[in-house]
Amino acid sequence: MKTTHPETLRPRKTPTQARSAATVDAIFEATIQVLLTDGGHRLTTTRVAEKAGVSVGTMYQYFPHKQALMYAVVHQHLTIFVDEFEAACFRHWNEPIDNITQGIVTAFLDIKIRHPDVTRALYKIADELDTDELRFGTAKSLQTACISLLGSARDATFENLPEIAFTLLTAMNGTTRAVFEFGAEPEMVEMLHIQLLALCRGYLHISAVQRSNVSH
Amino acid sequence: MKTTHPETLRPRKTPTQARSAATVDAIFEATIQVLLTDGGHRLTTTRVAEKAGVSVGTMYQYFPHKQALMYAVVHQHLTIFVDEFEAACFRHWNEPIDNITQGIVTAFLDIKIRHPDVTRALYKIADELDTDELRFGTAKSLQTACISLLGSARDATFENLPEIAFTLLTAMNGTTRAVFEFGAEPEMVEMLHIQLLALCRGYLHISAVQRSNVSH
DNA sequence: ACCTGAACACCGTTCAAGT
DNA sequence: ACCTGAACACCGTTCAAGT
Repeated sequence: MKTTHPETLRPRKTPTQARSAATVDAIFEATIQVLLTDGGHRLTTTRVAEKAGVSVGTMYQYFPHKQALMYAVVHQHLTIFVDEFEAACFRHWNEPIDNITQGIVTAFLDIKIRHPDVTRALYKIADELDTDELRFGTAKSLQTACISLLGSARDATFENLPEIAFTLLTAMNGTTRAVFEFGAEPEMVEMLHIQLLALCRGYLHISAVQRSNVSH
Repeated sequence: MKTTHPETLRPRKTPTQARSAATVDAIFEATIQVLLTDGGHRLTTTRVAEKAGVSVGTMYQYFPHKQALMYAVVHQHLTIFVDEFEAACFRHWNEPIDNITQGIVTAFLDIKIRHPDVTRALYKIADELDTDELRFGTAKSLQTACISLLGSARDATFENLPEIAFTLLTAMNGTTRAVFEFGAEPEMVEMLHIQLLALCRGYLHISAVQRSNVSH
């Protein structure tokens, strides 16, 4: 039950030439398309290559195997997610804890909701992809951002920030994922938003070592 | 992106004869074995049949396709999970809300921890299995049990019990799943237990419409 | 009646042959 | 140098032939 070594999962050639970059982009786009229209287990290399307008052989020049292809697609979207989440964190730096909580929850949901179908498609292949590195790396980045932000709260102090950040993020992920699997209807998303706010507020409130009214 | 109709996922013949029952059991056992030793995507029908000591043809008499096989295995374990969870719920009926919270969290974790490797194996194939029926059915059962139990709390009342139960369960699932994907080391499980208690307590505390000291 | 396993269609991956 | 697609190994599924 070993997981594939990360190095073998990256594209074979860095697309320095414009032509190559275009090809890779086409393959990316084709992958998402096939994923969305044909569904998870109908994602075949032949189908992707055909939709991208290249031969299988060419595709294998850029991605040494199917896992590498899926890895690249997932990686791309997770990177976007992390970047936007970190940006949102900076925006609430040093604010009161309640604002921070609101910021974290809203950012998390907003990013997922922006492209609902891509989000759902990615949830599917993210599990078929058995590289822990990507999962763990993303988790670590989000956790770090979260720790710093919570640590900057001007009216609360926490012990065990790593544990708290981990719990907060994985709890949000679990609920959000469930909502997406249930179809992510607008009303359901709204209720998720409300409940997540309560969940995180209650948790951080009970976990705060000290709360002061420095400012209002 | 349609999901397979549930009816086609059930075993073809109900094993009325002892022989058949034994065969089905052997296939079940073989599936789990292959899953644990060979890993997720090396779970092939040939391999399972071989390990179970039957021909592929015979296996296809009991399970019309691979999905049906995986469905059956996942179904079996989810049923056990639901049963044990419901039993644990009954055990805390009518208690104070803090005890109930403790009961829910501990039950949830205990059941998952009892067979850690099976739990992890099931997380893997549970996603490859694209039948919403099983997922939703399980979620519904757990939610119902949770709603009743929370409603029975002798010292707290809640509005939106369905939403609260949903959030509680999916949050627990998200965090627990993450811990299992990280290897579920004992210390990590312990920290999960502590944090989950805080998470659920804080959430229920903030969501309670009314709290009274009826008893102590 | 029930079991078997060769046979078929399809998928991931390769590599000799083309340009 | 780079692309192509027939060819290979393997997997899910079937069904004619055995008992």
